[in-house]
Amino acid sequence: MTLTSKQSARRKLIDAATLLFRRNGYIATTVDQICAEAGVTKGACFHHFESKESLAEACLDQWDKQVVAMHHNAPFRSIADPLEKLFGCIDFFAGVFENPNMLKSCLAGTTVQEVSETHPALREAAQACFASGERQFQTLLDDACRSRDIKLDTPSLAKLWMATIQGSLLLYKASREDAVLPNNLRHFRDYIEKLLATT
Amino acid sequence: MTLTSKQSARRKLIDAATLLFRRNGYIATTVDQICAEAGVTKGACFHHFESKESLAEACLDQWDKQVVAMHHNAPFRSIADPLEKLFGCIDFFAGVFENPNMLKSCLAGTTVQEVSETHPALREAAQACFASGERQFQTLLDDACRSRDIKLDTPSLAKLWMATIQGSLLLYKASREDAVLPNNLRHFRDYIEKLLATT
DNA sequence: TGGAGCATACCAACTAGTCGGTATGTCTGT
DNA sequence: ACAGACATACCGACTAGTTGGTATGCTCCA
Repeated sequence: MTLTSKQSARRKLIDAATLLFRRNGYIATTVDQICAEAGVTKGACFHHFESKESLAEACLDQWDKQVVAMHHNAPFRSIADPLEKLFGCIDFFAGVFENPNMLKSCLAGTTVQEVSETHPALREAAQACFASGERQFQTLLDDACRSRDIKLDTPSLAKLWMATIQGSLLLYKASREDAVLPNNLRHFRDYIEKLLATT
Repeated sequence: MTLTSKQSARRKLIDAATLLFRRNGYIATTVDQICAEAGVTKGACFHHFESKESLAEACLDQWDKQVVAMHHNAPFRSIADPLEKLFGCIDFFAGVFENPNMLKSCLAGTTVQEVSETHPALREAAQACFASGERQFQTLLDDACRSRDIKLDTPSLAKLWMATIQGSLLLYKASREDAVLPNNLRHFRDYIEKLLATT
């Protein structure tokens, strides 16, 4: 009871902050809003986190772990053929973003745009999220290349993958067109197909 | 003198605000900072703009026009062959971003991330910027397709183009790696080449 | 002489963060 | 078993400073 309630206050703050940061950004979200959303007082918030920035750092750490976990638990993980597994991954993310209830916003992406020049710790935490995502996708790419005996610049393609996702999320926020994400991921898939077919 | 000084105060505010918004974001930039950067007092600022938001709207309008003008005056404009012109455009932007003195940040991209849920007028102004950019690129794509008698989904490719730029700028802010932009644009060019060769 | 352009002084609302205090344990020696 | 010492989680009023925006007046040209 003690431990769970201890965990839950901290956890509730991180979850509430993550939601509000994704929706309204880091700077525009106030600590009071986070506390209200979490159903926790300000005193409790600054008991668990020494500053708003360190709360955001904790959010980014959790975000990183959640995305990694999503990769690990996704259905495409069980596909045997490395190439099909790679395409399964791309299609999986396209499907995730097709869900209209999904909040189409990446914590790392929204945060880093605002704070890259002013909050180095947050910039690095966001960069760590991107690096994890790219590493996981690159592994799939490397396996696919090996299975077909093809050499590609997989680190650079993994960055293109992340850029395509982040750019598409940004354009979605401007246009509110649900098709942006799936369409751009379809193009990405198409490019990978051509690369793995031609060479 | 009256006209020029009138124009210049307004113009100085827009230029200063654009710079600071690109660097630190819309919310984090204060009106006082903008006034200081512009060398103008707050009274003058609110004489020309009724609110911070309307100043940002003016910035986005000017940004849109500047990007359109950059397209129109770029060297690739004079290339005769539509396909070469298209590739000239992609290479032109890759070159622009390769300049280390270039502030790698798009006003529309940074702004819309922060305010898409809270400032509809700014979201629409940013969307207008994206739409202009996509329209111009799509024209080049359409011409290239026509010249080679190939049919492609050019509106969707124009959106991919914009997403690639925006996503790459975002990843640059996180990683500070100069190669991100040119590498991703090279991949984009490669994809277009394959599309125009295959079909 | 009147109005556009601009400066100075100012304000109410809001912000992140603080601080004194409470409630509920947990551990230790007897 | 139990008192006393201490630790952790939490509360919410408070503060010092900041924010976008305003009220008022000066200046200069038509």
